[in-house]
Amino acid sequence: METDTAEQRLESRRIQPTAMRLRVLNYLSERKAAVSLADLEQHFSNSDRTTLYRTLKTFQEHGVVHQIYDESGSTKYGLCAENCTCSYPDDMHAHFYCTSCENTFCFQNLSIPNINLPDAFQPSYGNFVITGRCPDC
Amino acid sequence: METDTAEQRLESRRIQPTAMRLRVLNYLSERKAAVSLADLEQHFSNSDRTTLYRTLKTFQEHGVVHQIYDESGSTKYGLCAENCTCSYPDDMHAHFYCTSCENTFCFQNLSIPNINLPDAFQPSYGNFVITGRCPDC
DNA sequence: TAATCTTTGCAATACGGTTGCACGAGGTAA
DNA sequence: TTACCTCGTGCAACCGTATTGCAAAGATTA
Repeated sequence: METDTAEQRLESRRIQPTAMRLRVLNYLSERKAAVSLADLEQHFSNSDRTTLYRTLKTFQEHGVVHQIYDESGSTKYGLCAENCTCSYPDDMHAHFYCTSCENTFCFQNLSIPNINLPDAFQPSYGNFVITGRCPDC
Repeated sequence: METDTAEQRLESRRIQPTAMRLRVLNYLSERKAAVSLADLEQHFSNSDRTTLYRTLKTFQEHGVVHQIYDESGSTKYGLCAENCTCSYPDDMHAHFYCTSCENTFCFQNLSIPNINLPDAFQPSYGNFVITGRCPDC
């Protein structure tokens, strides 16, 4: 069952699976695109903005979602792969931001190439967003 | 002369080389790291926030600077190469954001690899920021 | 049940980004 | 020179996202 999977997922990341968190997590997995706080606000209109904000923050701190910085001005959150560590250069993939529909998509299978950084730069995270127009627009 | 070069640069991009713009452009070329609006505000403390904002915007619209979206929450602006077109996959390079000193560096010579996007995605711009710790921190 | 910890909701605030409007400098035509 | 006109700059106000403090509600444990 979907709910059950979501519950396990949160527990494996040491997050109390409250009703709110499960609903947010399920919403994240249903959506094809990454979500912003505003998206959540709109979808869960009877819940409070702060709660949703902190839910995302908790998810991010525990590696359930990763943050994406695109041109939209608001941070997007994408669901991580099952056993993602959210670290560069492993577990990092490319994203696409469509300027028309303003959706940001995760390409989980397009991993970020390992750039040859100058010496002494110690990478930990990567944000790769290609901007343009998606097939639907 | 430096000023002269800056002047030519603006003119070649069809921007009136006002005193303010020249000063901002020179500041951009002096700095090793990309700048935010707040940086400019601090450096040109007797100039108005709006003027600096519009200066950056003008520069960006005319291909003098490119925008970088990192974890800092504020957009950074990096000086473009001489005849940059600011388009993906050409003329796009990697950046490094240091979480300690909060500087964002351009790696002009580390161009973004051409990712094999799924069909029908039409790319136009790319934002690639690796986060971590820089040599000085 | 009482004590405690966590989650949620409400209110207020900080801050980056953005716009409208007015002033002023510089250039152009009568 | 005067009368425009354009464009850059400055001031003030505003919007939206992100964030924090505090109190109420809910869950957990002794």
